[in-house]
Amino acid sequence: MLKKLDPLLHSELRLAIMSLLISVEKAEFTYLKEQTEATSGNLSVQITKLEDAGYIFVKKGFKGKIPQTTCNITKKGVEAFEKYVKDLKEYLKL
Amino acid sequence: MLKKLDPLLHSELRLAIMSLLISVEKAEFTYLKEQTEATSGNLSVQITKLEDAGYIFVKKGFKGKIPQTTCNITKKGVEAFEKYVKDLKEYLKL
DNA sequence: TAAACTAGTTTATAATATAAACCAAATTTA
DNA sequence: TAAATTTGGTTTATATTATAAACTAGTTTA
Repeated sequence: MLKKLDPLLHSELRLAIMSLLISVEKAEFTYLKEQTEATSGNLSVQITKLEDAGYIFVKKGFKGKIPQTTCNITKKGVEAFEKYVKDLKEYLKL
Repeated sequence: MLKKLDPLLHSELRLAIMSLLISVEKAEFTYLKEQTEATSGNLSVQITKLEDAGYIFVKKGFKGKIPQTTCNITKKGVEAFEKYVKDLKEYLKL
């Protein structure tokens, strides 16, 4: 039967975040916001969910005097993403 | 930027239904239920949504004395599914 | 003829996503 | 230098969506 898709990744915005993070070393909140065109609130919530799941690591610091949130994907996150893609291919018969 | 994924297809059960229907001429409600392992209620609701969108055609008849619901994907449905797959590939960089 | 089964639909509830409102600090501008 | 604006977010409220539970209508079986 069809595999159960990871519900944490089967969300448009979270998938976009993970997809962006998988190909870079790290990315800033503002960069993710620009790329995804999400609102800050939505982005903040989804980042927290991915962080809680251990899929990404979030570091809060400052760029000069301005707060700066930086994210990077974890090993667990990469594995989850790859599994999601694999499972999805079964659905789509790719 | 990333394409907006068709929200009607970006649902696990609806995607499974469409994926099953795309490779067959038609399928019965019971077959879809077996394959997706969904509850009747959930399946019924999602079929109606796909029908309302014009992605599938639903025919209600009888097999002997027992009611039988048969579904088949429409041209519009095939197109939407193919577009979804294409858009998704951008996310996943496939 | 009562219980259990088939094939669903409707409705209520839970989960999720999203938007709006808010906050603190820094910066610009009048 | 005080007020307004911007930056970089978080929190909270609301809308949307998914799911499960309850129900309907008829059939088969014991």
